[in-house]
Amino acid sequence: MSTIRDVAKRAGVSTATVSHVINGTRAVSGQTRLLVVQAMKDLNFVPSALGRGLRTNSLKTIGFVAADLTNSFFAHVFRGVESRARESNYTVIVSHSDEDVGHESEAIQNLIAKGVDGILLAPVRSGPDDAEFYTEFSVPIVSYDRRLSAVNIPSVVTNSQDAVGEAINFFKARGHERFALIAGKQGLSTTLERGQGFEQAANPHRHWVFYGDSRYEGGVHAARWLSEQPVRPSVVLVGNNLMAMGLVVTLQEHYPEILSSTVLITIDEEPWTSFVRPPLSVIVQPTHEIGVTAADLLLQRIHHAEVPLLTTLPCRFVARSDPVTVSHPLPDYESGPAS
Amino acid sequence: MSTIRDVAKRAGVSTATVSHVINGTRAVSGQTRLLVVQAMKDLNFVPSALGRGLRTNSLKTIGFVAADLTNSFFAHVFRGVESRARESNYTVIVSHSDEDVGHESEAIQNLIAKGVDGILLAPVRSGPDDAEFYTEFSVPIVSYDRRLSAVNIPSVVTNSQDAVGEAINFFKARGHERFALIAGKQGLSTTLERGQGFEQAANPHRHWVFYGDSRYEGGVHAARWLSEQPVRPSVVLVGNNLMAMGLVVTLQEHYPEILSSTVLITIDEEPWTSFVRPPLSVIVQPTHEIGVTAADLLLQRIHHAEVPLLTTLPCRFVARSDPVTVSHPLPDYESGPAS
DNA sequence: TTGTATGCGTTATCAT
DNA sequence: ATGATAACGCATACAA
Repeated sequence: MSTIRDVAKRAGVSTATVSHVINGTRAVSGQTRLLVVQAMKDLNFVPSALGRGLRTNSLKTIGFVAADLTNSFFAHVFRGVESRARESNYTVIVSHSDEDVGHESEAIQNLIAKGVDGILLAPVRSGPDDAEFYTEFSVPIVSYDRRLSAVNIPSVVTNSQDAVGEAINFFKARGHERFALIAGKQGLSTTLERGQGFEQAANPHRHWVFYGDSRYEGGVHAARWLSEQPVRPSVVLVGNNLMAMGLVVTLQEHYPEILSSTVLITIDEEPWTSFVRPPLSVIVQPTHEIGVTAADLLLQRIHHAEVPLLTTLPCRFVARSDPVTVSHPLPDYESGPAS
Repeated sequence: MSTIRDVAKRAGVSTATVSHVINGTRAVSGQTRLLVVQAMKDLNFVPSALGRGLRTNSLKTIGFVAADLTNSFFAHVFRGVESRARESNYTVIVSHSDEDVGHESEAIQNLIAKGVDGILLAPVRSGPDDAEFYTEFSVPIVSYDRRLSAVNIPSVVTNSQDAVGEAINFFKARGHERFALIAGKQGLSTTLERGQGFEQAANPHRHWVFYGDSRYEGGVHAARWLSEQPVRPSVVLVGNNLMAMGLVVTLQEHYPEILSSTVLITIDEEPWTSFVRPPLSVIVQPTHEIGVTAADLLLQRIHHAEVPLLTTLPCRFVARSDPVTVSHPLPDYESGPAS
């Protein structure tokens, strides 16, 4: 690897001139510019981001901490992040929190030590009191998926609360009267908001809430819980796709009659939701756009621009099947949005 | 952010001593060590990876280039990579190639400019002549998923060739006599090897090969192609999970009778493969282990250790259903390995 | 056991 | 329009 000094020597100019040619940061005569460019070509010169980073205190790198990239929600968000970052010549370091506060702290520390210019995270702590934890770091932070009510931490979320209400109302209008929510990990803002959206829409009808943990096992437990109810809900909304999978697998194996007689709704589209019989209805979040938007806000904050504290992106509700009301004929709504 | 100099001043020692305390790189009296540690605590000091990186020419960062992290194969490999990397205090920058040679080159260049210590990639060019392309870079490279026959580029692959043979033989033993392969993108070593494994096992029976593109659309086309055959295979092996999805969706929608009368085998486990009816048989690759192993090899190479040029990890074949031979009773093989 | 001083590759200030 | 040089934060060779 050749350095800026090698280039300068070969072009017969000073390192300052080479630097200015590279960055277009002051006037350089066409003559010398040509010399420099040629020398860079000859030496196959690539400026070292390290040297630059040390000097400018910016590595043009951002940190992305996901709960688990294996979860397609995070994978899609990440693609959005990466594409937006690349547009501005930023690269992305990825870490996992696995929904663990310890892991999350560690990840943030490591990222900062690596000199990232900013951090995107789905905060594991998103309770009303936890926000300040995230305000003490020396780099800008933007929260995605979960809302954080801290003065200087912008959040990018979806209106899943409304979408949950919309989904419940959709089936209410079709005559359903018993609803259940399999809620996610307590403490997450999404869990709270989706719970509120559910309560509001399900009232005054009979309804249940089962608290899962946002993991596959939560769905397994929910299935057993469901099977034990003397009177069962006819519509079950599951708070995330991992729990939905646990639920469906368990129902399929042990309680197929529940599976076939219950309307299941989940959040976030995945291939299997339409492959299982009956297919699940889905609240589709704009995952890629979440990533793009969050990255965009972070880059703006890095460049000291003002950004909105809360950005809310719209969901889309896709109704797929309704085994209960199927007895009286219905308009086809296999694959379209509900409203 | 405080620097090593701030710490030195506060502890009343030299920066050298502080540095040595941090890295344990020479003897320090318990007395002064305590002073330094306390000062670091007080100042909330975190050593800058930038400064260190510039000095040691190592940022403790590796690059991971995936075709598409949204594909769960790559997501799982990445988890393996990240966990191994973190063990050694390395962080990972992620880029996408999207199976495009231009994107891949760009990604490699960017990573090197960012000062990564090494790169993990699933090479888009893995033909016999392309290997040397990857040998010209200034940092160690390790290839995963696809084999590269270059002297200094180790590869981590699976024995999917054998696994393909095993799968075909499994159904051959059950009386099947017509086999098809939906092959992946041409030029990839995996496509080549799986093709060979298929040919070998399918002979001397009647067999077909359809060349897809490793993408969803390839599966859609394969479905049409399948429907147009006057005589159809009773066993179809699909070369990757994206094509399998395209195939299944299209069959389900337009040719359900083909879906229900054909044994489908795919590579890489995904939730939907067991949710679709009939469920797919699967060649399961040890994705996480691929990541761990590749990262391990790369770290070794970074530290100038000798590593094997080719590491082959074993697949597991999971047979799930066989609608054709179901007429005569069979031992249950729902979820176990085949051999 | 500890300190001094140099250099990694770059940008930016101050001269010229 | 261009050059000389200090500084960024750290590790390390050399001195003491």
